[in-house]
Amino acid sequence: MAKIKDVAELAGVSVSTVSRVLCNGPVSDKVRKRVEAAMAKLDYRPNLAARRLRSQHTDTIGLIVSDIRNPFFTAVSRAVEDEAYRNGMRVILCNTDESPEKEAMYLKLMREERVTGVILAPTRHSVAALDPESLGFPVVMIDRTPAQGDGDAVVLDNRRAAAQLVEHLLAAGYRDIGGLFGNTSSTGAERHAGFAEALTHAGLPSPARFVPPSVEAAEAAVTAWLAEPDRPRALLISNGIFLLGAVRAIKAAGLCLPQDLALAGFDNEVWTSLIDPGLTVIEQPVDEIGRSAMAMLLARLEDPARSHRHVVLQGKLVARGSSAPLRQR
Amino acid sequence: MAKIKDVAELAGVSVSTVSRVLCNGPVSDKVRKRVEAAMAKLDYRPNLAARRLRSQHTDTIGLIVSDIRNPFFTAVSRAVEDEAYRNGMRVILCNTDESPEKEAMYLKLMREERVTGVILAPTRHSVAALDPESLGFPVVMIDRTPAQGDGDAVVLDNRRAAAQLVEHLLAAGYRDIGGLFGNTSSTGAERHAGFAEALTHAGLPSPARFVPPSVEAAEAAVTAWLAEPDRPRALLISNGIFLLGAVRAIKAAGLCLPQDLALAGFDNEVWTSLIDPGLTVIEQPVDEIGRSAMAMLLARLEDPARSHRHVVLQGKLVARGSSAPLRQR
DNA sequence: GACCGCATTGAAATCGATACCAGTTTTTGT
DNA sequence: ACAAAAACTGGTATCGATTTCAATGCGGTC
Repeated sequence: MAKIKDVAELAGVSVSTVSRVLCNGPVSDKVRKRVEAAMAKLDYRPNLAARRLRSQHTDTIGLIVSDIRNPFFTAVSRAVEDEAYRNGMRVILCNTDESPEKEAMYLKLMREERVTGVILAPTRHSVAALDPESLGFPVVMIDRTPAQGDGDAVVLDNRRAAAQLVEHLLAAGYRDIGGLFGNTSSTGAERHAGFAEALTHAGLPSPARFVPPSVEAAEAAVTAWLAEPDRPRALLISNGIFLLGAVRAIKAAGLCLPQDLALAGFDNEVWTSLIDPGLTVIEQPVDEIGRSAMAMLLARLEDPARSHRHVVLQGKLVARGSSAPLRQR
Repeated sequence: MAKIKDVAELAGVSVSTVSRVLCNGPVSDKVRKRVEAAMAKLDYRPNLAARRLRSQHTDTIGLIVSDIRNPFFTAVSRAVEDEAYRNGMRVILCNTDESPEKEAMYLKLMREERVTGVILAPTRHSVAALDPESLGFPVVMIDRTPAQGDGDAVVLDNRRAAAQLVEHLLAAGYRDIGGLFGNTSSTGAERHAGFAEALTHAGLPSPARFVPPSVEAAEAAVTAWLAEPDRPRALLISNGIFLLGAVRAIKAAGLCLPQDLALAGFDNEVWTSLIDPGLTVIEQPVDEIGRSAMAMLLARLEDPARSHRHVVLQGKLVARGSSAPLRQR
């Protein structure tokens, strides 16, 4: 593949001049045209590795999530990538599967890549232990965040959202409300907090169960729970993955929504509106989360000294049939 | 950030020796330990840009798809990434949105990155015009492929799969079968071919419509079609995105599956089993597609001279209630 | 006509690693 | 114990670009 020296020779100029053409430096029109002709003729493309080495900026950001197949992260990723490419940056995507080891490995990789910055959905482990300062690049956390509130982050108002769901269920007349939460992320803990708070405030118990982040785990937990004699009358499900497992369990148990059981959860995935009678969910502003995270990262790069901030976005309650008001009998 | 020279000085050896430690070259245990201690002390991480420039291999592959939010591509991407990282390679992900311009831009970018190879779901435009030889890196196509069969590719047996769905519908007693296909990919064309062939073979007409690749377009097309007096009695839908639009249109029209309309489509997305009465679909072996594509790329890199090949995978018919046998009346 | 300033251009250093070659030490064989 | 082979180590060129600094040419001014 042609390199800058070949272009320079063909155009009869020095490599410096070709470089200037590349970077819109000061070059006379006549020379610029000659150089551009030579570049076209050789089908020249600059070598990004060389450019990055010399210029010391990689224009690359890392995006570390638990699993791109989780539609929430899929949507966020797409928004991040669009925003990144729009700003002339590239994205390296990594899936941790909630494993702290994988996460640590990918963070190391990020250092080797000399990334400009990282957008990270931290595992529960790292959210506590991670020192963003020591990493050598700025980090914006998404979805999950350390409680004490340092560092940059874009998150949902998880407590409020969970409380909103509880209030919605209470208003619909339900009293025995159970909650299913993830045991690996701070998100699950926060949603549980909002859930428990709202029920306690109403003078009700707040039975909760915690499971690892997989459809199967959620399905098994809900199946077991529904088989118990004093099973809840309504369930709050902490994310879209669990929701899928919950619906499977409910179908398998032959229960009807909402007559036998009310259901409300997180993540407005496409199918939640399609299954009868429609699932009540909190919709997260996924595009906005991705865009904000990227914007935040760019702002931090612009001004490394600016104070850390948390952007807390509100979810939107989408009420559907699965939480229809309890009929009096 | 520390560089190799710093490590060398701290360890009291030459940079060459440090480099050898890095690359598992021949180094005495004593020196290796000293160097490793120095690396640990300095928290040294090699600069990948420098390494790539010098070694002339980037260990990076490009993955170019239309939209990562399409669950088919999500799943394939994840498989590709896992396989790539397992082989010490990195992945650059790009979304073309079926735009030939974006695709061309990303292919240019791939050249600048000096990628080792590319896995590409080509737009209809490039599937015809693309000359993989001229790109400077090997390409494995997925999902879509040029008809004439040159180049490496991993695809579904689309004709057969579509024919299978048609045969399934015929066996269930349906006769007026319509098909909805994408107008931007070769996949749509092939599935249409299989669809038309199977119906023609049965002596039946094969009414088909073609739409751009979006949920909205599919929804609008199906809504319009269902409003016509001689609307089909069964629909074959060419992919998971369209299937979503179709289900929305059917629900909006107040039609019941399968009494009012039978439905069969592609892509066994999670929700297809959840909505009543379950959607009949062709399941694509998404993990296998991703893994095979990566394996194929690695094999091609190993032996650039080996003959091109197409891996054609069979889909699996998953029969559900949406295509239940037509009751006699 | 000498001098200054501006706009261009080129030469050479540099980014941080690896590759190659040569030199030195250690091991092995007899 | 000596020669030959093997193992290890260091110096330097190099990858392909950008960056810095110096040189050149040209026009205008006094």
